[in-house]
Amino acid sequence: MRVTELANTMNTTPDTVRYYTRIGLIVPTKSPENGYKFYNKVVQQRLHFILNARQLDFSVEEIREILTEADKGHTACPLVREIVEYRLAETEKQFQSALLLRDKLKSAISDWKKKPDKVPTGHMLCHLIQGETHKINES
Amino acid sequence: MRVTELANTMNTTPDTVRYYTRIGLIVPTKSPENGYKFYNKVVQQRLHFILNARQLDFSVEEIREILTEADKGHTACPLVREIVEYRLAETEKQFQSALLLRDKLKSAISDWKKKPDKVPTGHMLCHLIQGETHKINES
DNA sequence: GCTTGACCTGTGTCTTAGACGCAGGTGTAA
DNA sequence: TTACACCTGCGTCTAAGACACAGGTCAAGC
Repeated sequence: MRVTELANTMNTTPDTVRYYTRIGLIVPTKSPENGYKFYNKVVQQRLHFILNARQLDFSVEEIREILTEADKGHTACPLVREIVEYRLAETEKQFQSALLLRDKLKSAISDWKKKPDKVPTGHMLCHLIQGETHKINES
Repeated sequence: MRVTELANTMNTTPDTVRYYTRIGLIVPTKSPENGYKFYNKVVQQRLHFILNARQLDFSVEEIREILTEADKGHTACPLVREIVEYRLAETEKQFQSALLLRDKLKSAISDWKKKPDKVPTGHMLCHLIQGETHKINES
């Protein structure tokens, strides 16, 4: 399989496959006649694993660690468990900050609905933000 | 004011000030004797605006548009309203995907608690992910 | 055989919003 | 004068690919 065919099969993009190849996560064989990269079945399964892990928001570097461990013949499961717990904590953080941001934006919108537009002056570039977020920070 | 003093005053980092300077969002004067950058009161207010907008997760590029508009003497308020609505929609998306990810991770954790570790074989790098996310995708 | 055009390839560069490193300048105390 | 802390501008690095580009490949048509 060449890069595009593999990408289509795995439901991803050629650029992604090329990227993983470039950083050495997957290693294709190289056709000597035209220099094209060829991917076999084993590589395909490896890519499957990578894509699944990415779906769980594992970083590429984390995935590399897992694969390195597995390549040495060790079980990577404890490492995977550890990473997944960490990822959950990270997600929780993102979650909270998204919530906070949403509230900020919503209150900004509802406050601004009542206010007129103003031409910016030297000391007030946009009174919408200059004023409101100030209030938000104080509260 | 020099870069570090400005940064401290505005409760941000020198690197951030330097960055905004580098991309031309704020323009200091330059001391001819030692080449140090100096920031005046007007620039400080401009930076204040930028930092507030960043707190609302406006991108630097969006902020640049707003400032450009304001610099031309126009009111930037309609633009700001538009951006803030867009940002709210984006935040909602992040929010939802964080939720989804959290569920995936949680179900992964609870499922894996019951499973033993396994040594990776040729066709199964880590059965935890190879199996479970497969199930998740199908459901 | 030749050409056209569609598609494919590898490689290099670009993205965000700063963080970090570094060589050298500045300022103050001894 | 020297020591040392701090400060400066500038260059490079980050994550995870996306995009651009010059050139290669392949089938259809002449």
